[in-house]
Amino acid sequence: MASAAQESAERALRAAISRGDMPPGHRLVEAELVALTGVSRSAVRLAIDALIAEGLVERIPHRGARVRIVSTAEAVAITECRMALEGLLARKAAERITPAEIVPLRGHLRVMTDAVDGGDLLKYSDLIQQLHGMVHDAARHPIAAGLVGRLQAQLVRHQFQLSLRPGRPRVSLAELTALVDAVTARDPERAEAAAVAHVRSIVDALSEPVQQTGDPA
Amino acid sequence: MASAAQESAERALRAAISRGDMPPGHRLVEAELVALTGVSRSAVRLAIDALIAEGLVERIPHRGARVRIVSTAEAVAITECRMALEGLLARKAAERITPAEIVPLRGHLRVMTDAVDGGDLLKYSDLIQQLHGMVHDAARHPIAAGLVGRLQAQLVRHQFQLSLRPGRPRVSLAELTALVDAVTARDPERAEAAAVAHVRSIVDALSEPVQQTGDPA
DNA sequence: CCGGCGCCGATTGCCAACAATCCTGTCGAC
DNA sequence: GTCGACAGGATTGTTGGCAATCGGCGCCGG
Repeated sequence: MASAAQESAERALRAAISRGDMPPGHRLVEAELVALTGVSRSAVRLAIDALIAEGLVERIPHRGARVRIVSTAEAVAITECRMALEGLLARKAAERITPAEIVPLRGHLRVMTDAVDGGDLLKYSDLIQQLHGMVHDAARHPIAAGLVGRLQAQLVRHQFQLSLRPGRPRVSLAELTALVDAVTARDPERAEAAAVAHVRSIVDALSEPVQQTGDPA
Repeated sequence: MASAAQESAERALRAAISRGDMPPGHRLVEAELVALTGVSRSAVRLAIDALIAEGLVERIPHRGARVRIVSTAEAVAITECRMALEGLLARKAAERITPAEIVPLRGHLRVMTDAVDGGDLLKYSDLIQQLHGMVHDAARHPIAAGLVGRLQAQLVRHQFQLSLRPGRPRVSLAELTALVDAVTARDPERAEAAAVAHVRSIVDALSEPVQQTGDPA
C-alpha cells in the first residue's frame, strides 16, 4: 500500500470482487487490469500480491492469478476461527466499553430491528457489519479486529447467500440482541458466550445443505 | 514464494530475524540484502513484501524497511488472539485425533518432562513448538493453525525471553500435560479449557513486569 | 554562537523491455 | 479417425536502469 497507484488498484480489485463482478475462479490477467485501472503493471502486480496475502486471490506460477474459490468446508473453517476471535472481542468490549459507546450501540440495535421488521435484508446485512464494527471498536483490540476483518473478507459471497435464507434474520437478530445486552451490561462472560453462540449458529447454517428456494431465476 | 530466489531470500531474512541477528528496529537496506543473500534486488524486495504481509517487518515509504518492534502490549494482544485460536485447535484435536497420533503425543510429553528435569531450556522451548505442531496436525484445521503460526512468528523474541524465567517451565509443563491428557482422552471441553488456561498463563507472564536480573546494562 | 536554508549522497519506487513458461490449435503419423 | 508432437500466441516472471524522495552536512544570515 505504499504508492497511491497500488492502493487504487487494490481498492478497485477488492471492490470488483466484493461486488460479484469477478466471481470466484475468474482469471486476473495483468494486462486487462492495467487497462481497467489505468495504473502500471508493477502496481497491478503488487496489488495482486497484497490480495494474495489476504487470501482473496491465489496465484499459480506462470499461470496467473484467479479469484480464490473458497469451498463450503473452508468457509466453515474460517468462520470457526472467527467464532473464537469474536468471542475474545466481545469479552474485551464488555470490559472496556464506555458510556459514550453504549448509547449508539443500543440505538443501532433498534435500527436493525426496524430493518428486519421492514424486510430490508440488504440493509440489515450492512447493519450487521456495522454492529460488529462498533463492538470491535469498543473492544480496543486492533489485532483481533484486523484478523476478523481479513477472515470475513474471504467469504463475502457465502455471507451474502446466508443472509437470504428465510427466517435467518430473526435468529440472527435475537442472538445479536443478546450480545449487545451482555456487552452493555459489561458482562464479559455472557458477552463472549453470546458472540460464540451467534457465530456458531452461522457455522451451523453454513454446514447445512443449501436450501432449495424453488426460485427458477 | 513463487521463485526460488525469493524463497531463499525470505528464508534467510526470517532466519536472521529469528536468530536475533537483525534485532527489532534494524534497518533492512535492500542493497545490503542483495550482497548478503546473493539474489537480485527485485527478489529481495518481494521477500520484504512477504515479510511485511506476515507482520514481521514494516516499511515506511521512501525510508526503507525495518524489523518491526512489537511492544509488550502488542505481544499481549497477539497472544490473546492465539489463546482463542489455540482453544479452538485443542477442541478440534480432541474431536479428531486418531490412535496413531495419540501414542507419539504421549511420548513427546515424556521427552519434554525429561528436558525440564535436565534443565535443558533451549531444547524444551523447541519441544513446546513441536508439541503445538502435533496438536495442530491432529486438529486438521489448517486455517486456524496457519493463523497461530503467523501470530507466533511475530514474537519469537518475547517467547524467548519468557522461557528463561525461573519456574516458568514447570508451570508450562503442568499446563501442557493437562492439555495432552484432555486431548488424548478426546474431551473437547477440557482440551479447550486447558489450552486457553495455558495461553492465558503466558499472557499473564507477559503482562508482568520483566524480572530484574540484576544486570544493570 | 545559533538557527534556518539549500545542496548532495544514499536509498527507494517505478517503468519499460527481455526472457522464460504455458496453453491452444494444427499438422502429420499410425 | 485418433493420438502425439510441434509451432504460434499469449501471459507471466525477471532484470536493469532511471527518476523521485529523504536525511544529513555545510553555508549563510542574524
